[in-house]
Amino acid sequence: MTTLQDIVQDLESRALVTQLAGGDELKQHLNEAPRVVYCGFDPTAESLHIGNMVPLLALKRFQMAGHKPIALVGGATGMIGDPSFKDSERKLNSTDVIAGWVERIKPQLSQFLDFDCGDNSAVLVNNLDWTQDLSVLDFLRDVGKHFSVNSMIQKESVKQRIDREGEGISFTEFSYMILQSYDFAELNKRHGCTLQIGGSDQWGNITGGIDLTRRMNQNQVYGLTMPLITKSDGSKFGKSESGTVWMDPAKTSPYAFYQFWLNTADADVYRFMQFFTFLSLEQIKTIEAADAASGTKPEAQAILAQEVTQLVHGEEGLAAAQRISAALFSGDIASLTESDLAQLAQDGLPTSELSGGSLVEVLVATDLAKSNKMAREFLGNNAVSVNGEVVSDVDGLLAPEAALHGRYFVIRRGKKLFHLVRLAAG
RNA sequence: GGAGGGGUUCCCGAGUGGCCAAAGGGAUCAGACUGUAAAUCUGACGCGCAAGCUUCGGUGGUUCGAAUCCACCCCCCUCCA
Repeated sequence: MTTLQDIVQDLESRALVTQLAGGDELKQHLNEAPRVVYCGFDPTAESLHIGNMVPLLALKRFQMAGHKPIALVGGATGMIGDPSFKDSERKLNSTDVIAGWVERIKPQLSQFLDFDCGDNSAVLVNNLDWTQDLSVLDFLRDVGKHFSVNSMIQKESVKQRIDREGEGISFTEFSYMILQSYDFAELNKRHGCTLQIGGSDQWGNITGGIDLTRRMNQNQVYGLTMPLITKSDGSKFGKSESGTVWMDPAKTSPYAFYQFWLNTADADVYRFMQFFTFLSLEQIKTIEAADAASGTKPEAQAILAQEVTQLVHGEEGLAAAQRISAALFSGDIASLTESDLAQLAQDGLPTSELSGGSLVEVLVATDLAKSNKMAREFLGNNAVSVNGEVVSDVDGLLAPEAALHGRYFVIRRGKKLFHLVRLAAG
């Protein structure tokens, strides 16, 4: 048996614990034997995003500490919609759509965990398996009876939906916490699961599960929540200029993913290393000290971007991201070889095949500008460059004879947005 | 079912017949400064080169003229039953 490490203390030292249900008893519980821990992920989109990474990596941390992780995909709960701290009712997706998302999320949940390492091998479950055949009457009699509406409406997570004027909550969403509570009780019964972890917004749902498990199974189980990731400037974490940062490389390319982390603010970067990497605290402190001493641009962002990109997209994804970044930002675009340029397209730099035209048309066609008007404005602001040369002529053309190697243009708008144009043959 | 309140451009939120493409704030984008940071400053922010065109839940109507008035419809909220 693996030696158990004090996982809670480890998480606390990384500032990854918001609340503990069970406190010292939970620590002891985890330190005296390998335990089974679960975390749920609802299919609310076709891919997980980086906000899901903290609990997902936490499952891995538990596994590395010797415990058995269960990743739960919410095929059932995803059909209901978690109201916790949401300010409005969400519209339901069709069961087909959700089933499709479940299948796409499963491999993402699996990628960090080890499913073949003996006693603490990970398990992947779907809560639809134990809820789809549950009849309404059985559910209401066997599960619902253990919940007091009085206490449910007291939960902070739904309070604003109940108190606040202007928004209500449907019975469907209100029932969500019962379903999730039932998952915990069910996993306790099936797998001996004794700990649920989740984001801090899950506290109400987790404690609901603890209560239900005690009542239904007469077992004491525990909960642990992790902080919601915040940014020092108060803006929402997890969005880049192009929107949500997804884990699916088809939705957010490894290059865009890498760039997202590279752009982390100084005020956040060391903290994010604690949250999103497996670097030890000592390593992180060393990096921070070196950056503070250097007096120049910090190294931390590059290290963070490298670690997280490798974790999510592997060596190849990281290499591609770094190749593109180096080509575009370290200067001399005009000196790129033809195979360099072909590689950029291969590596996932947005690419279009066009047959030339006015700069305004090209900017719109490549989505670098969303209207002709914007395109003109960008040109007028000196915000556009082609193959490294700033162009400001509103009436300018993309001249085929200026193409690199006869067919490539690297067009840049603003500081960090690039697009590769390949001239159509003929 | 009854009474009341509300649906405005990405979000919040002014606007109650012309001066409204629609105040203000936020978000976003660009430029300067930098480190592909932060902070700050400047500018843009429905579409169109322009004339002009299309927007204020939906459909009709009144009017020279409507986001603003009328009718019906849809949706949301609160309270009562």
